[in-house]
Amino acid sequence: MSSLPTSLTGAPAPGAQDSGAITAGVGAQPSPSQPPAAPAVHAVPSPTFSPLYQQIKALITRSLQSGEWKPGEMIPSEMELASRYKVSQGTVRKAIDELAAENLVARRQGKGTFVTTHHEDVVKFRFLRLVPDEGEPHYGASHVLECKRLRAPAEIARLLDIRTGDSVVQIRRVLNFSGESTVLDEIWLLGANFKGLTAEKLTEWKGPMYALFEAEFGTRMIRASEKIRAVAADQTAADLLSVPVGSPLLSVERVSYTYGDRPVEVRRGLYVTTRHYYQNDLS
Amino acid sequence: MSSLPTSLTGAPAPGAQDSGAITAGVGAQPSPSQPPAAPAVHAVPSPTFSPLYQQIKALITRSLQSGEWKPGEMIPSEMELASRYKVSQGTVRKAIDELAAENLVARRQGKGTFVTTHHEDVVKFRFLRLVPDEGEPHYGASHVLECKRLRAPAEIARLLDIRTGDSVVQIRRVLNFSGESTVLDEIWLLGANFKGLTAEKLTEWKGPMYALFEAEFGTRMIRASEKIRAVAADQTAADLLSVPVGSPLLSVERVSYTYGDRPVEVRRGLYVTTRHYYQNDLS
DNA sequence: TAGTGGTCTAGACCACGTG
DNA sequence: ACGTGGTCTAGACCACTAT
Repeated sequence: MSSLPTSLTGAPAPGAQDSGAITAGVGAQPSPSQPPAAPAVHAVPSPTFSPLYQQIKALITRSLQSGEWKPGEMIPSEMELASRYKVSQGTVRKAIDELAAENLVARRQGKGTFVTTHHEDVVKFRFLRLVPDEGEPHYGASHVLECKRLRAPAEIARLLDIRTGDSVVQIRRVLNFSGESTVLDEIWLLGANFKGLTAEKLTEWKGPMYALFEAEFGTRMIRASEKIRAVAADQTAADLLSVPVGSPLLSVERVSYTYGDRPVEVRRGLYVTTRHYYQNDLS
Repeated sequence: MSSLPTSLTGAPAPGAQDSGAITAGVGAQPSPSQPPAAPAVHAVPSPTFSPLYQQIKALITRSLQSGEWKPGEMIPSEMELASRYKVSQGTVRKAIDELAAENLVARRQGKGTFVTTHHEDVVKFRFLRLVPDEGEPHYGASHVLECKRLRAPAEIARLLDIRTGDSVVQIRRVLNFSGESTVLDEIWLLGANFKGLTAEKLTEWKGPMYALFEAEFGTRMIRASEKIRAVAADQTAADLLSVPVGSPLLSVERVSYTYGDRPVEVRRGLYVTTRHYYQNDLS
């Protein structure tokens, strides 16, 4: 509750108006002059300038990241945030609108605004695009083959924006859908963020892996970028997925990012797409 | 344009809210005359509730669809629309916000709001996700193999939401990137929407196919849904793409929709992904 | 009944693009 | 200088949820 934001402005300059303590620059002076309750100042068109609501959004994001409000929890109401940051409710609303659009929070009328979590059904399938030809999408059973700590190879390091040789955790696993081995994953995680992750923990955990990461390691996957190709199964993949060598497989190379667009995971998946397909919507 | 018309609302009263009255309150015509400016008067607006801005959004969409404002053109300013629909500027703004989020229009500060078009670079690559390993994304050279009118097979008809045997246009083509045959497309279009489409027209056209459809046939692709698999090249595909039979290819089955979520195109593509990959972002 | 987000309005000023 | 979208504020009422 370190509220009292007072200013986070860098160089407030007295000037036109005040919208609060933030460094805005724009703004509006509503109506008659308001006796500034707080030493409010306003910025001159600063070289670096961002709309007030963007600054509020950044502040809220920071609190999300720091864990002040945890996944599943409700964040303060718009009114509360407005008074904390000394801006109008409408400005807070616009900030939250964007956060909701990015799926960082979810609004529920009559209840409040909640931090999204990978435990929710809605969120789960944002990162699992493999859909069965028949039946509903679901999470398969995970069989962990391996989970060990090692030094990052050059290419993984590059993707994770770390140095070659830095510590990473490698996981290999097979996903079973309806009794059929369908996905072979090879995963690299930032070593620093996943101290204490073991094959045992992965095996015991029921549910999406990202939910475990979020709950146990405080690392939340926000977005991911995938490169998809068709490849032929090599001997290893063929054995683990029970398909002939040379069978066409979907290769999905994913980099996942957490707050601040920092990459924390690289994942290479091989999907058997005879009874499943990868679903994508262009809009 | 004089605008005035088509009020769908009762008068927005300062003190009392009217949103409910609008949709439900059918008869709540403010009063005087309503010269039906647009062909869509909106007699019994709604069987169900819908926020005012959603109704405005629907009206704007209808004008987009009817061609009142064509791709590339500017739509009336927020103020104009506000006065035309007899709502506040803020309400129009919220309607346009959503249309912009759906990529139906694009706002440009200081200039106006414009109907998006498939001629724009930005839009082009929303529907072309194949990216070269090296170099910038670009549109390849299209080689049309075939373009003929025929009766829809059962499955295509189902996807297009028409009856088996209804008229469709079938196109087959190969896309060349840097001199290499990379994509083999088989396309079915709603016959009713594409009268007069010939192989010649397709061949003469330089640029994205969707831009031709938009300019010549008034059919705009708004969104699409894709199902992606890895498959083995059969003899035909192997010949046309110059790869060995059995090579892994990316199979992309797309259904494209125009206004009102009406399907107008089914497309089956086979991609060679040795020097290209399918790019996708999860968020 | 109280609290939360959702909608709507009204008016002010700012930044951008164009004459 | 003017018009357009962009930001900000303030206050009112509505709809949903929980107590």
